[in-house]
Amino acid sequence: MERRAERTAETRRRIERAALKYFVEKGIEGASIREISREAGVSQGAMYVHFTEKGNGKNQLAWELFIAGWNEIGDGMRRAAQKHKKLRDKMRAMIEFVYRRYDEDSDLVTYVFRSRHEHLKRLPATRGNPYTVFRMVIADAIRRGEIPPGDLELKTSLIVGAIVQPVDSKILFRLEGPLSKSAPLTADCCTRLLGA
Amino acid sequence: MERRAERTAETRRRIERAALKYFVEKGIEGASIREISREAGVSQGAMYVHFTEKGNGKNQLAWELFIAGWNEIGDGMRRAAQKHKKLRDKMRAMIEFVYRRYDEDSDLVTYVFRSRHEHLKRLPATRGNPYTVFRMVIADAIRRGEIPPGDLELKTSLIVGAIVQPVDSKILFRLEGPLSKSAPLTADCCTRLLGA
Amino acid sequence: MERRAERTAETRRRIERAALKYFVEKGIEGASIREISREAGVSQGAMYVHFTEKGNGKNQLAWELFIAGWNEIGDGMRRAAQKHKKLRDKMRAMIEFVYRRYDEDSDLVTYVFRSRHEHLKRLPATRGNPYTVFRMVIADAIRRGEIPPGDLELKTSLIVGAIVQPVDSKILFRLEGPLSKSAPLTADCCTRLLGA
Amino acid sequence: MERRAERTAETRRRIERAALKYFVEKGIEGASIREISREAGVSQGAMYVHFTEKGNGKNQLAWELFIAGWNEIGDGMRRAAQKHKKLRDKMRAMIEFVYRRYDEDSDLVTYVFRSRHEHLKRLPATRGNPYTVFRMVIADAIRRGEIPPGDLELKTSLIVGAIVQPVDSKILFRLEGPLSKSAPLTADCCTRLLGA
DNA sequence: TATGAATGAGGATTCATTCAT
DNA sequence: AATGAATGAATCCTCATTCAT
Repeated sequence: MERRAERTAETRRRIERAALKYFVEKGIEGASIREISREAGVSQGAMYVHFTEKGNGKNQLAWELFIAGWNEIGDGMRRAAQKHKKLRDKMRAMIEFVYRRYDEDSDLVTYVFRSRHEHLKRLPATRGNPYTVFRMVIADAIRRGEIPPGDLELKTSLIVGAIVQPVDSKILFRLEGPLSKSAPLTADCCTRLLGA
Repeated sequence: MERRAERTAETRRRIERAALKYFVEKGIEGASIREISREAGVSQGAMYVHFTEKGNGKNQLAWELFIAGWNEIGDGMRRAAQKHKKLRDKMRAMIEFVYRRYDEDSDLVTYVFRSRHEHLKRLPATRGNPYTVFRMVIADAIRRGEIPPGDLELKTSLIVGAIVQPVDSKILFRLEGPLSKSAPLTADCCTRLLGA
Repeated sequence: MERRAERTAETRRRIERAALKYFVEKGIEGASIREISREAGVSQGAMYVHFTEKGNGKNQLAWELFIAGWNEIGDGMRRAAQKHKKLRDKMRAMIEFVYRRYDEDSDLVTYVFRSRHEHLKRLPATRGNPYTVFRMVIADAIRRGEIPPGDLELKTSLIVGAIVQPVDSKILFRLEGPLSKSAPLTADCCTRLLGA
Repeated sequence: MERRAERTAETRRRIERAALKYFVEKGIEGASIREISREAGVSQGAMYVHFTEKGNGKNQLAWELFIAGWNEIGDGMRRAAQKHKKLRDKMRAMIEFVYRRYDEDSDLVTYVFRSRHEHLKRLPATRGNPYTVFRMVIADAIRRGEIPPGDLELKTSLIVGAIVQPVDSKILFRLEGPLSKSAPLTADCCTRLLGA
């Protein structure tokens, strides 16, 4: 019987979903353990059964949630880009991936991109890092002569900013419908931005 | 005697600078009245002499700080754009203004752009609104045939995202030197993004 | 099969040693069941399999640990004293016993003497009580004319205080080497204190 | 008008008295901020108005209470000893001082001597330290030939132990009447202990 | 016998805010 | 205008203990 482990995992998942919801709604600081636990349907004490061990509870929770999402998105982008040769196609695939992921789970994607500044100090520039993925794709396009060279860091920055902005706040710009519908236009714009 | 009024204004300014510093450093939620007042060199009580409105001191302070900066930046951009005819020149002027402002007072600019989501509900789409300014400039360029038409909201979003990203976190991308140096390249990229 | 019983006893012993360690280190209040169980290498739940009585696990553990040590020390002292006639010899034997016991198991002796105040209410003045033993030895010496009479309670108190102090905190007085080396001098001093 | 300062000092005193009471009753760990504040007639928050600033509240309170009492007692003993030449007289004066202080304020004296182990690491061997005072007095008597030499640390330890024991727990030994009545006999015993 | 997830009460502490001075 | 002591609610977190497995 694997009942025990299943129940445990299920509880953990409920806590994570509740945390995600409130972290997006009010920010990490603004969300309280109390409301998260209530939403998750567990006691406050239970929060610390699942998120302790070097890491002070809420921060541990925030970090685990972040790094899991961050890597998942980075990896997804990388795999999407690998299927293509040309910059335009890579861009389209990557952006489509991110925006589709947003449509599936907007809390996760919003949380990851909104809170990234707070987690930066602990962030390694590994292959699961979306920044790194964009930088590599752009560098590759320059090497292949698809786009003119010049200030790689700045360009990566501009691209990330452009792409994240709609994700960061659909509300803000009142974009309608699923975000993935905007992916092709966004990709074209970004490719143009790079000078292709 | 103007002395009294001067002293008062001076105290207010000290509070604002201290608040700006901590709001950027720790976020609005994360910054405490205690540490702000200590940094400003005034008592906690004094904070409420200057920023009160229906019993919400800190929010009032955060809001006043935000809206003043938001409008100042929006107005500056608008004035910068007005001096020019062509999209490329307008873009360059606007971005140069923002980035130069950042170099002068990074706390202010960072605070305004970072905290904008938290203040959105109270934000009118007036002419002092940077989003509005960008949207108007882009719409104008479309009308004049400088760039192809299509999804104005999304394009505004992409532009704002691209431009704000370096502001939002110079550290993140390890951009070196004054940000205003990056303005020309950023402007070119953004203009291209729009299809000019 | 005696295996089961052995395992159980072994687990119990591990818990006791761990508890002793933390009770000395942090006091009974300050020590937590969690850290004790971790040190003992058992689950938190296991603690309550071994030490339960009317729903007060930790206190039960603290009390059992205390009373066992308290009686063991009191009995040992009594037996040591019985082998001698003269006060000086009795004193030396008793103190030597206690100090040697400390050298063997400082956690146990320290715990017993440090925590005695917290257990007083439940303490009977039986023959296994170190106080009682000292009182009886002193009373006997008075009866035999070895020392002058006078305020038995106070003298017992002074003797116990003098002897326990080095035990209570070797660190405090930076006494070096095994405590049992100090036994003879301590015994002489205590005998003199009593007026022999 | 010094009303403000007076009220503040008065509040502080009330908190200190309440803390002393519960620290003695339940130990530092066992006493809660809640019950202390209730006893003092102030809010929980008020506790941190008075005891903060590098030092985490309860510990800060415990430490300030301890060090003030510790030094007061040490200084009192030193002054009492200075008035005399001979060891016996010094001992009597010192012990009388401590026991009389106990009769006046048993909570203070009990707290100081009971909790001394927990504060040891921060304790300097200054002239306000009772241990130091005893050690100096004993060393002086040895130098003057009043008592035989030998293991100064151990003897100091025994003396302190003997004297503190009745203080530490009048209840334990059911000593009756004011403790100061026991001072002469205690002093004689201690002087004898040292070999005079 | 042993586990460890779950609980709920209670721990210390910080907070924004008020108000008599 | 300015102070800072005081408040009480809310914060995160730890605790001893229970119980289904």
